[in-house]
Amino acid sequence: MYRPTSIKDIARKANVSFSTVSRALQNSPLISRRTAEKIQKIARESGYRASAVARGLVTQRTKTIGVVVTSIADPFVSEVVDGIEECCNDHGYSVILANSNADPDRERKVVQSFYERRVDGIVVTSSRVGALYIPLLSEMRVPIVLVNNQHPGEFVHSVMIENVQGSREATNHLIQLGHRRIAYLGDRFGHQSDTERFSGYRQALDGAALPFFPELVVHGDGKSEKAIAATELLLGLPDPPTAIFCYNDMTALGVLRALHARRLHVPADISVVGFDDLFIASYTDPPLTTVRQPRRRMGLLAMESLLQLMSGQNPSQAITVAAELVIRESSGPPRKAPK
Amino acid sequence: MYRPTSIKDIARKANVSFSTVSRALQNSPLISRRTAEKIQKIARESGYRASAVARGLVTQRTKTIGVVVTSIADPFVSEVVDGIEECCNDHGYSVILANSNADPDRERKVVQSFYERRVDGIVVTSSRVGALYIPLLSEMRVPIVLVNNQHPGEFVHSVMIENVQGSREATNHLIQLGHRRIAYLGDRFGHQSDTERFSGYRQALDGAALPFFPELVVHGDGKSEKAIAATELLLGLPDPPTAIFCYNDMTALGVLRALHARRLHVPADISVVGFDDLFIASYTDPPLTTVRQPRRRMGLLAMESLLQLMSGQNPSQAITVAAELVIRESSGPPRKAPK
DNA sequence: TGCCCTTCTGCAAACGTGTGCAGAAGAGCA
DNA sequence: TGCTCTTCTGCACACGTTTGCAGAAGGGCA
Repeated sequence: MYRPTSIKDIARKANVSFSTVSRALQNSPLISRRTAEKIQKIARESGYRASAVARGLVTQRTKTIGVVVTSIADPFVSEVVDGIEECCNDHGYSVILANSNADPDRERKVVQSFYERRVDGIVVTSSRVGALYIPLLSEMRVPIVLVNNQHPGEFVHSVMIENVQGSREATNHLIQLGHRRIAYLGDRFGHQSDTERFSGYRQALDGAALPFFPELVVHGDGKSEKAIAATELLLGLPDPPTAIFCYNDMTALGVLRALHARRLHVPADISVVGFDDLFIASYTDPPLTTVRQPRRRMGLLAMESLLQLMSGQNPSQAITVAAELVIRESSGPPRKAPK
Repeated sequence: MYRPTSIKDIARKANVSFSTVSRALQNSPLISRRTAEKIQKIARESGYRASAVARGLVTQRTKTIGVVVTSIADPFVSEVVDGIEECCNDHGYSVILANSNADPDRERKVVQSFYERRVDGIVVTSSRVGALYIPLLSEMRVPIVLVNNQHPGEFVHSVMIENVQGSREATNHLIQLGHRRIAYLGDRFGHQSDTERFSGYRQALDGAALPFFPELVVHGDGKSEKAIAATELLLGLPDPPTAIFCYNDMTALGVLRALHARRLHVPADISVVGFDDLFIASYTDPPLTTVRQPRRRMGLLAMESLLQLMSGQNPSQAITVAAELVIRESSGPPRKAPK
């Protein structure tokens, strides 16, 4: 059976012991220039590549980090991973990827498999488990960083978007345009992010001393399909809203569809604002006003945090990154100027 | 320093040798029921998880596969990876992910790092290197499967979309609607996929005995930005096309924008057809007629192919999967019926 | 020449697991 | 009891690296 060339093969060719080879390839000062160069030349010529698995066994560090994602096909997630991957690469780490399919059971299994692989650290995006990682963590002794943890409760180390601030700004934007009846189209699963975005919405209303109308709060499931039905609900009200602030862009997409089907014009008849700034948001008709999450950067930050943890430092517990309102063309003043 | 519990720790607790533990945990028939159960109980209680790295060292199989992607943030790529990951998971493999950023140099480096990690197999999506893998392959002796190889020339093992058939169908669809002047908005980098899609377009024209007008062939870069300029070019012609068949959906997105800016209606004034069926295609205005690539499935097929290769079998060299025309609302009959 | 010091090299153990082989323990039978 | 056979267990080596330590080689100095 075929075996890749090992340190021993090279030692034989160079007439030295294999430990000398090992040192020579690490440029150890213990080895004389002459022999080091000779060995390196032979190694190069025979296409030698050190086995990371053997090295990992003795050094007890695999230089791999595990990334748990709900689904890599999710555009939000994939950009976060892009940021993680870049940072990893710059520091000699490799990324092991695993889907959890948003299933807590699977999420645990995946983390177990990461443990078997002896990853040096773990990043989890949009976890539904959240704080339950704390015991796992102490059992495995592997640093874990969560990105946009969806489980209520603080986790030890995390990178979170400032949901409250972002949605407050978005709502304020609508208020400043003159809207008084602003709907909130949320997500009915009670994710952390929905709770926070709703609370930003409320804060903005309160800040402007505007009344809160419970009938203007409806729920979808974060996908565009359900958002259509929710929009119908809002439009069927005796006094429908003049603007809809959506939990996320996918929801907003459904809203735009529903409005389009009813021949309503955006923003002339009704304004729509999303959250996330997915790639698609600049291609809708009209282009969507939304709140941007710097996804790549969040991945990067998570990884930097992890690097610190792995080197024994203790970085700030919870990193929050500011959300940025991106004003496009789906938001404008309401048709009738407010009295 | 902390160490995870090992087979030896368990052996000590169970008063047996560590090799007995090893066998017991593998359910070897060599071990008596009684001792096996005792050992398994202890292992469970102490949260033991076998080290994949130690196992990999002795078995010479790491149960990992490397996936090279141009960018994981690319919606095409991420769905292929999703398929790969699922298949991997079902067979006890883990995915190591690496970005190449479409840079051949980086692509090679990434593959080197996979070799160091001793992955059992490699999948490469949209490679710009293609056939150059052949020498690398024989050097590393690791099975490699390419998905939608962009480098001209056949690679040993690959999964490819049927570009020619797909674009022929798309063009035929336009012809059947009555279009006679159909533009092709290609990609100027000379990728395999562009060449093939163009050739499907030509085949359809020839098949219908329609004349080919060289001025109706223009080029973008596969992104929507450049497609806008290219569309202007087409619209500026003395006798502009009544339909535009685009290299991909991103290009079509640019076209739709350009037409929208000119207040032209789709499909009343001009029809547009894309390729890929990205998620976004069903959300454009109007929803885009396009050619679907079954991305997840392609990832799955690539992985199945790889599994066969890794088990020593020799699966079919080049797998091609049929593209499927998805008719939405961006294509319709031309304004003036043909004479 | 004898001694020490510097510079380099090799030996050997370790990392955690799998596995061929020898041999212990126990059962069955004469 | 003594023998063989079956069933189970432990010893020892292997996988490919890193690294502490011993010790060889060579030079400088008295």
